[in-house]
Amino acid sequence: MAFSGEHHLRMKALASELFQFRIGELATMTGVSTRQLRYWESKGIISSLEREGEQDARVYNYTAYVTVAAIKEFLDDGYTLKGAVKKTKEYQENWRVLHDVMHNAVKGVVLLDNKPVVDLGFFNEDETQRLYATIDKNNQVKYLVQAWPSDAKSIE
DNA sequence: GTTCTTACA
DNA sequence: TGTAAGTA
Repeated sequence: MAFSGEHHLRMKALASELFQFRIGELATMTGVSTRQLRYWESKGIISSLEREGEQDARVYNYTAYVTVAAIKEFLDDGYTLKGAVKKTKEYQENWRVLHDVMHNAVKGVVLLDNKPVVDLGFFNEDETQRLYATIDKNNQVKYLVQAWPSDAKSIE
């Protein structure tokens, strides 16, 4: 695999462990009051990390921040809370699909004619042709189909 | 000082 | 949703 799991794991750690905020911080960051944050949580719109034992203060992760920030944006645009939540869910679902497709479609980067191109996997059902993509000076995406196996050299 | 829950304007 | 009270 061209992209080892390392990058993904780092991002995951970044989001879940390093970026943790208390309710006051999240409120300041997003412009949403602590009252609202507690209310939204009571409604199941957002969630904080599990509070263990004596831990009475809520702790939010990066995911919660993203969700709150998105809802806040829609609220500012005039949506009701219900509408803002709906829009946010649609937005996040769209991004999830885009992310999943790209994550699975992009196999890596290889050298073709000594130039780096994106390996997009097999082009046909027979798996005799490989699809590659590159981009030219005008940001125009160019596709190339090559016989497989090719002499493309992985530059992982 | 901050956060929590509950209650009321 | 803001604010106040009384805690932890």
